[in-house]
Amino acid sequence: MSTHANVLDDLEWRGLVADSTDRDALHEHLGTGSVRYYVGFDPTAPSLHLGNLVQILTARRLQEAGHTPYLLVGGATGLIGDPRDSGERTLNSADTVKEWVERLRAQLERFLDFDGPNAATMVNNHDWTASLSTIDFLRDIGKHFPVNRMLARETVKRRLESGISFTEFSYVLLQSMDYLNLYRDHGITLQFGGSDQWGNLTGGVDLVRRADGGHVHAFSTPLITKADGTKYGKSEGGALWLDPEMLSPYAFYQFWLNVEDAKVGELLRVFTFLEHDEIEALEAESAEKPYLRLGQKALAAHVTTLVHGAEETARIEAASAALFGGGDLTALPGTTLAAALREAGAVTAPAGEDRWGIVDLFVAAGLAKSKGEARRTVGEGGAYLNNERVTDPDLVPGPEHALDGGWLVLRRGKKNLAGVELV
RNA sequence: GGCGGGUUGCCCGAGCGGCCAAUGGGAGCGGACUGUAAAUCCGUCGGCGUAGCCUUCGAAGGUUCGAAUCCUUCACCCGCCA
Repeated sequence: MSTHANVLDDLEWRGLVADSTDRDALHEHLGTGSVRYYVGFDPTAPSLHLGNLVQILTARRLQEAGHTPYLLVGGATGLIGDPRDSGERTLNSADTVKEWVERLRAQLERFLDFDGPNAATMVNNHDWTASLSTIDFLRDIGKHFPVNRMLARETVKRRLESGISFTEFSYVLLQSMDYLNLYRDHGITLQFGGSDQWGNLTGGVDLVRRADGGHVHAFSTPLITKADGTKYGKSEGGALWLDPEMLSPYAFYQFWLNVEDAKVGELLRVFTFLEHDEIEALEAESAEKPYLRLGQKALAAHVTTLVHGAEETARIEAASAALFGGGDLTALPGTTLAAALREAGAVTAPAGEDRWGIVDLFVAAGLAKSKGEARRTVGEGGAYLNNERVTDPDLVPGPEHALDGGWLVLRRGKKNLAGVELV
C-alpha cells in the first residue's frame, strides 16, 4: 500500500507520469500530508471512456495513499471545448451539457471514496464561471496570459493553419482559472490530467503563481495507445465507453482479453491495482507462454470488475468459456447456452412460417450493418451458424437448426458472436 | 471590405462535362497462418437487390440529352491586401 510520499514512486513505476512540474518538489510536497488534488472531466459525451479511466484510477491511487481528491466536472468548459487537432468542435447545447454533467458525476462516484478523513468532493466549474462578468474575466484572468505565449502552444500552433475560433483559443484561460479558484477556495495544490492537457495544466500552475504568488504542482498521464502508436477504440467499432448501455460489459471484457501481447504489461500497470510483484509475475509468465494469455485474462477480469462489478464479470467469464472454450456448442445445456448468449448479445426471431433468412438474422443480431454487408460476409466465408460456415446467403434456418432451448448461434469472423432465440 | 485558393465517401486524397458509386493510401471488415495476439499475404469495403434501380462528391438553384466536373447565390475554411 502506498503512503503519502511514495505514491509518486508507484505512479512512476506504473508509467503513469508522462510530464510533471519539478519532480522532486512534487515528491516532497506529497510527503507533507494529505495533499488536495483535482482532475477534471469535460462533458463532451454522455459517458466516460477508456482514456478517462486512466485519470479516474490515478485519482483513486492517490486517494488510497491518503491524499484528498476533488473531481471536477466541466459544466462550463464543456460548453466551450478544448482545441483538438481534428478541427473546430461543434458546440453542444446547454441542456445537453447539463445532462451529460449529471451522467458523468454518477459514473465517477463509483470509483472513489466519498466518506472518511480524505473523502472525495465533486465540483463543477460552472459554479464559479456562470456569474463571472466579462470585464472581471479580462482584467483578473486575461491579463496574466500573454497572447504570444498562447500562440506558441503546440495545440494552438497545429490549429493555426486549419483555423481556430477565439472560443477554443480561450479554453486554457478557463481551465487555468479553475485551478486558481480551487487553490484559493479549497487549498488544492496538485492537478493532473491526460498528456494532451499538459498545456492546460501548466497554464493553471502559471496563473496561480502570477495571480497569487502560489506554488502548485501538476503532472500528466500518458496517452494509452496500441503497440503501433494508434489510438484504442477506433478499431473496435467505437469508443470504449464505461456506460454498459453504450458498450456491453461483455464487449468491454472482450476488448481487454484481446489486447496485444506487447501491451499487456503496460496495461496491467496502468489499469489494475495488482501489486508490483504480481504484475511482474504475470509479465514473466506471459513472456514464457504467451498462448495461454494469462496477462490478458487477468487484465480483463480486473478492469471489468472495477467498472462493471464482480458479479457481472463472473457471468462474462462463464459466457466466454462456454462460447470460446473450444467445446461443441451442441453439447452445451440450454441454460448455459442461454446465459452465455445473453451476455454476448441476443435477439429473438420468429420460428414459424414467417421466419427470417440468414442475412436478415445477421442484421437483426447486429453482426452486420446492412443486408449487403451480411451477404458479403457470407460470400467471404465469414458467416457461421452454430459454428458451421454458411455458404448459401438464401439459407433460412428453422427449428431443425435450433440448439437446446431453441437457440441459434450466429458468428461473424472469429470472435463476433450473437444468439438468436426462435420464438 | 477587396482579390485569389479551397469544401469529395469513416480519414487523407485523386478526379475537373459522359467510360464515376467515383483512382490511390489508411482505418474497418472477412479469409489464410495462429493463441479470441502481433506481423505478413489475399479478398472486401454506399443502399436495395443481383436485370437493374436508388441515394452520395459543402447548401440551394441553373445550363445541358447528360455534371462531382460549367454558371449563379449562400455558408464555412485558408492565403494575400486593406
